[in-house]
Amino acid sequence: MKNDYNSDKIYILILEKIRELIDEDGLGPGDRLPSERELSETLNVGRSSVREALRSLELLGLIETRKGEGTFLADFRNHRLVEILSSFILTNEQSQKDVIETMEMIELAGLMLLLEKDAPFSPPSLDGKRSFRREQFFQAVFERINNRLLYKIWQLIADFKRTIHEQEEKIPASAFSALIKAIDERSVPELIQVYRLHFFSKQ
Amino acid sequence: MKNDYNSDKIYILILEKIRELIDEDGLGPGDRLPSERELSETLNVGRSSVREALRSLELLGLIETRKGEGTFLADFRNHRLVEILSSFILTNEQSQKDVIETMEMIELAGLMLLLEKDAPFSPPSLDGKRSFRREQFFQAVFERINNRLLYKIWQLIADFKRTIHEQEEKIPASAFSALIKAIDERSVPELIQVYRLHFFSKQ
DNA sequence: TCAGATTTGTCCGTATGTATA
DNA sequence: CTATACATACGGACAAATCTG
Repeated sequence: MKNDYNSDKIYILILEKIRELIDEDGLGPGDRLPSERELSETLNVGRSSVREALRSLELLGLIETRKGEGTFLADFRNHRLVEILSSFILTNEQSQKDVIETMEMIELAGLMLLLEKDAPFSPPSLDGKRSFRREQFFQAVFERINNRLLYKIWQLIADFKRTIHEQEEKIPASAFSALIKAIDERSVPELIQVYRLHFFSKQ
Repeated sequence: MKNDYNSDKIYILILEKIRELIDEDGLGPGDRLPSERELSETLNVGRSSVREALRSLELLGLIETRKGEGTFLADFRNHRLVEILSSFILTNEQSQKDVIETMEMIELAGLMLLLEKDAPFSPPSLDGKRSFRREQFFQAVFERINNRLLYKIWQLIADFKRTIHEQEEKIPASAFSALIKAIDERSVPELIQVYRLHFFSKQ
């Protein structure tokens, strides 16, 4: 029996082997993986199978392939997980109420995490503006709290919401001032109250 | 010039074509896609390229291939995405923190939404048990608040967390009692306090 | 500038295991 | 049991991009 065709699919095994390889050699973002032919020989599998495994990883954003150069590990933090999952989760039949409610809760979560940080939060300067773009503000919030996963989820939902409500949302500067005051005072109840008052949609 | 090698990669184009095909023909879970040779001929591309595209989709759990039968649209709940991605992404410690932190914030969001509902919340009965499975409880919470989007997000994140902490998490019944008391009293500050005390991971 | 080597991108032919009529 | 269709897998061939000396 030349091959055991009942075992798991070859390309899955190759994925695992590549995973081990990364561990053993301590490879990090930007490092080069062995070439397709090299992998095919050392793992004793066909080059096509190696390519199938690499393609899958590429689609997930875990590797980068450059013609004539080779295959390189990507920064795992840039994985396409959330984007891909959003194609499962965010469908056109999604109820608008769910989208808006979820976005608001994630923004509130971001604000609450912000309170746990010791360092002060420096929001985008208001300097005289009468109103402010909602997304610009929360962009700064999520960059500050250093949770890329939550950030990506928020971005995707905000993007999706934009396809529902075309017009960009303006929030008066006074609302931001109140929010920033609550943040400075590290007061969760006030934070929630201010957010509900000025940022919740009225349904 | 036989082919335009400067254009996007073939397998990406094939992915888009398959996407269109699904839309146009209104294919759903369980339906059969054209065979590899068929796709290769109608799209005028090599069979290997078709396979690379199909493999990527398979890894994402969007399709299922059965030897001797064909390729079928899958029900996305069967994706292996979580296992594969977590083995790559979650080796990073920061990513692990992000997952746990995000899950906790989404659970807290679910609880806060629960407070806004008028009707009382009937949790899974404790009847004498000394401890309770965390996920079972929040399952009930998310079903109650009637926000499918937030529910799906929570499910996926919970999947990921499970790959980090293999063992299922038991929470003492007293913690649940305190939480349910806060819910009954419609007290947001107490809710947050109880959740932080009993459900936050200690980092 | 240039030639040769390496690497990915793509296609094709062939063989094999499996399911179905 | 046979024939057909299909996915699985391998390996060869060539194109195109890149790097090296």
